[in-house]
Amino acid sequence: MAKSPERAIGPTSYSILGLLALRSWTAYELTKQMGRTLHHFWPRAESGIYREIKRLVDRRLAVADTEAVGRRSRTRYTITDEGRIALGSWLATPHEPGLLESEALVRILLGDQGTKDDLLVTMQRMAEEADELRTQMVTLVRHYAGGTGEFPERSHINHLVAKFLLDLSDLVSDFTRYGREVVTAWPDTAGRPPDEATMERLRELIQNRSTGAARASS
Amino acid sequence: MAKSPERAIGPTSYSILGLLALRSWTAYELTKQMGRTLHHFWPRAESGIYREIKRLVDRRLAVADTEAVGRRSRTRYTITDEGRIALGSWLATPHEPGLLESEALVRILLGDQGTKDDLLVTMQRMAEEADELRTQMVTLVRHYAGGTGEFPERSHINHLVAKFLLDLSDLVSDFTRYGREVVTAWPDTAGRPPDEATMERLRELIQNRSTGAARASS
DNA sequence: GATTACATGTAACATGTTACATGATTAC
DNA sequence: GTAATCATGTAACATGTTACATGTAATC
Repeated sequence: MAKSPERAIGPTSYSILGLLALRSWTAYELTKQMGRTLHHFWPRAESGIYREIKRLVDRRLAVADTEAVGRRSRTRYTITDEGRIALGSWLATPHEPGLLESEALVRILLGDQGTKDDLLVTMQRMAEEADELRTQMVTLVRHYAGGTGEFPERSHINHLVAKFLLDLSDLVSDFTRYGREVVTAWPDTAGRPPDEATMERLRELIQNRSTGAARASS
Repeated sequence: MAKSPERAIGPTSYSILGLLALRSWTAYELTKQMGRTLHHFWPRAESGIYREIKRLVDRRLAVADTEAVGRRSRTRYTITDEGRIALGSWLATPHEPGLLESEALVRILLGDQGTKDDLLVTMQRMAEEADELRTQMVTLVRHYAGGTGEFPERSHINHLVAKFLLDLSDLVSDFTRYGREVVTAWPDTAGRPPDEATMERLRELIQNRSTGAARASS
């Protein structure tokens, strides 16, 4: 009785399912929890969560039961065995190609169509976002290191993600520092024959970098 | 006679407009050009480009003219003055918050719901993607450094983007090397009371990192 | 008891992807 | 001359966001 070749569901649905794998949550709790960690690298509007979770129920990957809160109702969701299996199967499939997606980089690439100031502001904001990410991650890691993290049994996993995000925030800080320095020295953003400083910086980039995958680790 | 409060358009549309700011392109050329550079940090399906470009024409940010190729027609698009202005205005607005989006990280975060092997494969694939990105960027930078880049007058901008992507590919290579080492040492991915090795790694993460924004540059 | 913030959604619409369709060109 | 690949899209559907709507709890 499976309802025809079910369409595949995506990372957003599986993220929710992943949270449900830990415990049951009300819809509202789910939106908040998604906002805490996941939104750093998978930001989604809250309203979408409400819809996705109902799709999970349609597919019997989760079940809903209703509690009353005054005159209004609240829905609590719990993962099913089928749900756990589906989650496991998904994790065994390869991820979509592509390391990242970033609007800020798009703006930098289009930088010559805006003012110098626009570019500097973009990088300034990237730097601020990196600082905030670092702060949040340091706080989180402190909790885990002190044994007060929210799901202590997940310390090993969270440590991996935190490591990545901390390294990334450092990368962005360094990049924006470099970028703001470079851009400040430009007369403006406009296209122009490459100057010697730019050529030198281009050469620096490939210094010690081969075309191949091989790379010296520090 | 502007048609009521026009909805804002997004980064995808402005990316196309940004390409049009350089020269005029046929729709097909646009899809290919988007695939070359932009898709590394703003991947979009080709079919969407065909639709977006028509929306740009609707809004008079670009104009289309039709050329014949045998019995079939081809459309060439050119930016309008209005288009250049719109692009400039957009670049003066702040970007959406969020440094990046990454499905691979989602999978790592859900790693304890899959097998050790799934996690290792995810990181393996990340490493491969990083290698490929590095290779492509090195090649591109070599061209620019040698004066044979496609839009040499954009060397200064492209150098910034290339710098970011090269640093990122190094970060991912380092992270996945670290991650695979750590995960290999686990008995399995399952949740469990944090062991001493994990706690030590957590402490390492915040070593020399303050909660605040301040950060020593190397 | 009025105001504000928290909790819980729905409707409308914009954006993105998959699958298909078909003409033109190139390689054999 | 036929198969493969390049070029050029459209249709259908899935996903994502914005704007709204309204009940509940906290606070003053």
